[in-house]
Amino acid sequence: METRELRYFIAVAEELHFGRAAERLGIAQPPLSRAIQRLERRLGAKLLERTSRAVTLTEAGSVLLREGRAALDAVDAADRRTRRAALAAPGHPGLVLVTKAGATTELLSKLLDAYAAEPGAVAVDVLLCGPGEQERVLRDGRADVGLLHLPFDSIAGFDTEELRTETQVAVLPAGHPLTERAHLRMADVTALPGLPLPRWPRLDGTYPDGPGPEVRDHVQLLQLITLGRATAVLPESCRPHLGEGLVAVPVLDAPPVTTVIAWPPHSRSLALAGLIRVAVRL
Amino acid sequence: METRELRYFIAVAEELHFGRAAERLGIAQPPLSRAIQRLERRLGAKLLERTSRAVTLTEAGSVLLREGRAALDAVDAADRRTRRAALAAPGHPGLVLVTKAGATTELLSKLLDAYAAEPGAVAVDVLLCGPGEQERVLRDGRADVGLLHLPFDSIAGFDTEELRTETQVAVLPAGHPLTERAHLRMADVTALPGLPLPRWPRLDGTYPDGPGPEVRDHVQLLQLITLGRATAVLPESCRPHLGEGLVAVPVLDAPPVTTVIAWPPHSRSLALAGLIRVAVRL
DNA sequence: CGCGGCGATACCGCGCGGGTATCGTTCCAG
DNA sequence: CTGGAACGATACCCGCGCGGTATCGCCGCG
Repeated sequence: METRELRYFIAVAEELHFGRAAERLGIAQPPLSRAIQRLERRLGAKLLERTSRAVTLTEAGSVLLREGRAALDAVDAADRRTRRAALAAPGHPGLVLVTKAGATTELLSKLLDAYAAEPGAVAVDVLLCGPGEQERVLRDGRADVGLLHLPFDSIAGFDTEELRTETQVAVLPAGHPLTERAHLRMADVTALPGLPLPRWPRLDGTYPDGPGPEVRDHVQLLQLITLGRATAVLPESCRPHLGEGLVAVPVLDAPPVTTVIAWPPHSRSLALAGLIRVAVRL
Repeated sequence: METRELRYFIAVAEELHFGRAAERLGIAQPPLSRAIQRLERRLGAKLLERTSRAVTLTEAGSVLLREGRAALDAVDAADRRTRRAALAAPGHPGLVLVTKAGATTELLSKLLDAYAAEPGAVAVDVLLCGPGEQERVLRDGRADVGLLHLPFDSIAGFDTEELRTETQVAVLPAGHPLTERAHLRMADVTALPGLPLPRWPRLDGTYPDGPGPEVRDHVQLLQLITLGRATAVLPESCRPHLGEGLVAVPVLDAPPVTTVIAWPPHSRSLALAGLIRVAVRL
């Protein structure tokens, strides 16, 4: 199976429409039809059920969609990591670290400082991305190592080391009655009249339905809270970044947040090993 | 990057010799040379250092070798799992479970029986293979799920659930002086005069150097111990299989052995989920 | 019933993958 | 010092596969 065939199949499986898939791939429709037929013949498996009105995935087709995406990610990762290894000075391949935009910068900067002080440290690029994207970025080679946050991120398929665990706090506008309390419970926070929890974008950029305002990043979020339009439950390490007008109150029954350092299991370069060693010692 | 290019590069990187690599690939040497050149040009990376006497990997080349193997495994996995999904009756894709040949069959048969009794259970094929091969088999799609044994097997890159932990025992020929003891320590067992620990084959089929006899499987091993030519430290679940002439003595400081059920993190078919649920409940 | 949308088929050209022959370099034997 | 052997690169040729355009066959709908 060639990667081109995989890309073609995935395009069709996602669009469920040969014409649109061909357009997305930048080729004409007939070669695409033939490529899929050839792929089906070679695999000995019917991947798509087509009538002249609709295209649907078969059982085998949905298996190939899932497995094929993972395979393409792995191929892309090989490509990207090889290019990066070639760009860097010999013996000094740079590392790319990915973390959630807006997550605590304090742990990260401590890590980067400590690692930079190590003998033989290499340049570390930091890549910030939205929630849920990090796993993808780590899998397809855009990054070599990441800081993930359990239980929000999935660490399926990565090697990890736990770095630290922290409790969560409710962030409220100053002067709100609940700020008088020493601690809260989730039930106190989830249904505050006039102070809904915000809605974060899903992976495809759309927002779930609900009462809260749509937010894209933490700056937006904190501003909305200051304005008395929302509230949020965040890891306690956000405290130093809360400016005037924001108060944090511990939420006793919010799940603890664990920060882990994660990396693809087969990539064991010296530089990466060094960074991980420093992180664990922090 | 096409999978053919990857296969070609990996062959050369492993043989470090264009002629032999071409032979292995079943093509002539000149097209192989050209393919590698084109790959290097497209990646913008020098992968191999060649003189007319020797071929060596560059830094970027060894990155591509490592990442490329993982990528090819993922592509092969997509291929194999799609074929299997197509063969099975619709809605009932069979599962392939891999475990170490000679490992305890008792847990496995309990698992298979319990799962077969579930509503909606699908056929489960069992694949036995040598130590260390299971991870590969699980990664390249020959199996969907496996029983691995920590700390011997690596679970890097898989999702796992622990099934049970057991202590280890020394297996000795009946009548050996140590069989009088209620328990032993590793130091007692490792340096027994005339009773060396056996040598298992490595992944490439060769054996490490040492005094012990070469063994390929557990039948061989137990026979050698019965004959008074070797000893071994095994999980205590081996006890029911020890026939006449073999005695097991607990080894207090041997590392405990944990049996885990492991599966590739992105494969979440209904059938697999059912098997895992049954395993965890056992 | 005719039109439009969609996937399949027919046919064509060219570029790429693969083959054979040969070259250039380097090491080594005599 | 020199000729041969080993090895990767280059030159050149062929055929197939990939991609393109034109068109067909099927089906739902106005």
